[in-house]
Parts: sequence; structure tokens; C-alpha cells
Amino acid sequence: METLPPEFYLRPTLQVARDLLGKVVVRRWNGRRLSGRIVEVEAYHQREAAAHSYGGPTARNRAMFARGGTLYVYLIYGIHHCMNVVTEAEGVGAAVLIRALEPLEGADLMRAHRGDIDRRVAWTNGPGKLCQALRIDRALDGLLLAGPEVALAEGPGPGRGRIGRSPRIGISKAAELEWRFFEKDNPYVSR
DNA sequence: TAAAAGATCCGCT
DNA sequence: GCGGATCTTTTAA
Repeated sequence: METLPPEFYLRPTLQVARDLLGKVVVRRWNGRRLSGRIVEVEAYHQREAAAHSYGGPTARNRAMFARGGTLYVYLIYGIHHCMNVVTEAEGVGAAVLIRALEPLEGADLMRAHRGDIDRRVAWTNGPGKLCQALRIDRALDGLLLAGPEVALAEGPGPGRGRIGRSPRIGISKAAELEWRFFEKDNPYVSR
């Protein structure tokens, strides 16, 4: 599988968000390969109040201002990790939250990481769940998405007319923006 | 220094 | 559908 080129990320965030659908997250963990196809994303940009980068760079959101193609990971509610793909040029605080994956390689390990639950879709149908399944945490914050630990690769995109759009989930500010994109009818899309 | 909110998930009703 | 868990970061006094 072909790793995405750096230029992929250096485009308007909404465009990158849409194009991330179908791309594959490849995580190497403990000598094993875990991968999943992206089926749901949300875009965030420093010009709107829902983004962590809204108030400018801080210790926590620093990676969001790095160059496109960087990984931004943070802890939410003291419990769950969320992974974001940083977009646009260095200095711009923009990123795309990965909200759901369709498991490809290493599904047995993902299941184990998720407490051996039976419901297959519950392994990766949410931003916190997929990070737990892939063992992604803040130790990976700031890495380029083209390395041995974690990378993004080409994959089959949604078919024609298969992209859905809606407001983002679980936010209170800028809630009117329809910056969430997902593959229609994919069982792994959250909630 | 303190307080509150938060890009979530799970279990229970 | 609702509330609790759990803790980091941010903001206010």
C-alpha cells in the first residue's frame, strides 16, 4: 500500500477531510500490523470556535499548528484519546478528526484491545474507540503520518454519491457548520 | 489557586 | 434516553 504524499495534506481542510474517506490508517504495534479504512471524519479550523486551535497555539494543541501530515492526539474527558490528521501549511491550526474506521488487518487484536467485545462494529465506530483499538495515545502526538509507528495509505474511496454530510457531533460552538463527512450506509459510522 | 468544561463511552432504565 | 466516570487544559478571580 502506498503512503500518502505530503502534498495531500497541504490543501484546504474541508477538501482533505472529504478525501480522507476511504484512506487507510496503518498502525504498527508490537510487531503486528493494524489497519482500518476511514469511514467518518470531522474538520476543525482555527477560524471557528469549536477548534482547539481557536485561541492560538498552546502546549496541548501545538501539533495542530505543525505542517499538514502531522498527527495530533489529545485526551478527552480524562479517559479517551482522539486522533487528528493535521492539514494545511505549518502555522495554520487545522486538522481532521478521525471518527470511525472499518477494520482491515489485525481485527483480532483490535477486538482484544476493546475488551473482547463481540459486536464487531463497536471496535472502531467512534473516535475514542478506534484509538483504543489501534493503541494510539499521546505518545504519538506530533509524529508525521508517514513513519513506522503510524501512517496513512491509499485506499478505495466511497463510490459516486456515497459521501454524506452533517453538522459535527458533540460540540456546542459553531454547531451549525456541516463539517462532518461519512460514507453513506457504512455500518462502522458512529452512532 | 480554584473551578468548570470538554471533538466520549458505557451501563442502566 | 440519561448520568457517571475521570483528568487535563483553560479561564477566571
